[in-house]
Amino acid sequence: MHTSERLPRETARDFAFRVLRDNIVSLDLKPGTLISENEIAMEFGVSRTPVREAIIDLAKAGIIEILPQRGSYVSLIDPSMVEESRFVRKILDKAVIELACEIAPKDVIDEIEENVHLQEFYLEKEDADRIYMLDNQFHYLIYKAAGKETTYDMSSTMMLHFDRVRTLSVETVKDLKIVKDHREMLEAIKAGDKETAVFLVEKHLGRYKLDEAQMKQEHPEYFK
Amino acid sequence: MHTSERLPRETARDFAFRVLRDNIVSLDLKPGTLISENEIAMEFGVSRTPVREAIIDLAKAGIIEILPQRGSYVSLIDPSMVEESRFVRKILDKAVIELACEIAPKDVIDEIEENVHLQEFYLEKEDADRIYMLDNQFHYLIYKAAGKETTYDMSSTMMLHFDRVRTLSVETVKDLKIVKDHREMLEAIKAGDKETAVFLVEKHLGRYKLDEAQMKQEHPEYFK
DNA sequence: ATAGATAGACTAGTATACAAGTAGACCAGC
DNA sequence: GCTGGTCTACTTGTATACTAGTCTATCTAT
Repeated sequence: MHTSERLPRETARDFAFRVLRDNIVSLDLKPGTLISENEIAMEFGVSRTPVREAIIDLAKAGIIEILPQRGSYVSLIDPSMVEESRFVRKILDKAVIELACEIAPKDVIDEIEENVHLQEFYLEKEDADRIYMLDNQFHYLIYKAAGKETTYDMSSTMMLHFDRVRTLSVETVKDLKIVKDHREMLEAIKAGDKETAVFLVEKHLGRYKLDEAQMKQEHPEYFK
Repeated sequence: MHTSERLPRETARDFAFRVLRDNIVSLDLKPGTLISENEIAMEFGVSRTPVREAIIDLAKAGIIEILPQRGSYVSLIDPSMVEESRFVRKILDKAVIELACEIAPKDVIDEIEENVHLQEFYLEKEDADRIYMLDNQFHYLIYKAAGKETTYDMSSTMMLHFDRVRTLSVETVKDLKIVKDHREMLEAIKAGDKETAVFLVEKHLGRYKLDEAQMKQEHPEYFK
């Protein structure tokens, strides 16, 4: 497992949650892996309590399964959950970008502008990690532009299922097309062009071609 | 606070979560109330740990605010959160009922049928609590009919904001119109009539006229 | 009288101890 | 060889102890 430094005012619980989540989404912790509260606590240098609280959160999100008195496991990838999270994301993204076209305030548009600019910058440098971060931030900013930050937060836990298979996807975030989509969405929002914006979201999400059959063939042990 | 019995195989944490949530949504625990982990633990007959875990969950949902080393409070009603949860609900409900029109399996339709029948039954008896439960279950069943149970679960935490002001609303769940809406939605699903179904959802959610100004006047101390 | 220091009683965050239950290794008896 | 019981070493669930920070009331010094 790839650990990390504890941030300045980060509580032990938030720290444990963040590191565990990142490792699960990035597949450093493989689906089906047994995780021990004690072991993780030792590894992270904190006690069981905050680790346990983090694990409970992740279990509520459905990417960890807790079996009382037996153990906790990283959930196997459940295609129906992936599909469902994608369903929610598509619905919400479309509604939110439509709203953003109407009411996006100038300062948030500026933020998005900077974000897309950086994506283009790091695309040249082929810095995949950086772009992955910027990609996530981009989507957050769209929600912010529509005044629906909480909606983003709520849905983000469910999106972990989707994020995890994105990691498996052949279509990487480094792809030129992805960044181009973002640029076009930004322009649509600035122009207040709802129809185009919604169309772009649809197209964009369609890009993450999640070839379930192929993924299952390559990593049968990851799937339910 | 109105407590309750611990269910058969319910963990202390789930028990604490359920009772706290119900008391907050029903406004038995008034917005702004200071809640003490120790006090609640004593009252519920469990230790601080499960109570604390429940409180953290509710804080993540945004209906409790934790101020480290100071105290935890039942959040004041935040109109923007109410609006946002309503926004999400409307969007999801419409998409889900549309899907239900397409793929609702026979057995789930039967369940909905029974549910609506019971609503009509208890409407005569004016059993508001029963109908409130059935109302919630009805909406869950629509999601189930569309195969989106997890989506329901995920959104339900956010809906707590909406549910809480529903308690304040003059328009009660006992209203004949509400039950009639449900009956009509069921018929639309059975007929596979998407347009009507979506229209009904829109109309239905519009019924919970949340007259913010009036509520604020009656209970100014509840609002942010 | 007033401003500041201080002590105590709270809080949540974290650590640790204990309880209850599971799974698997091991061994006895057949 | 196989079956069944038992013991051990784990697991999570819960309880309790400790840490560190905040607020308030009181007391002191000016």
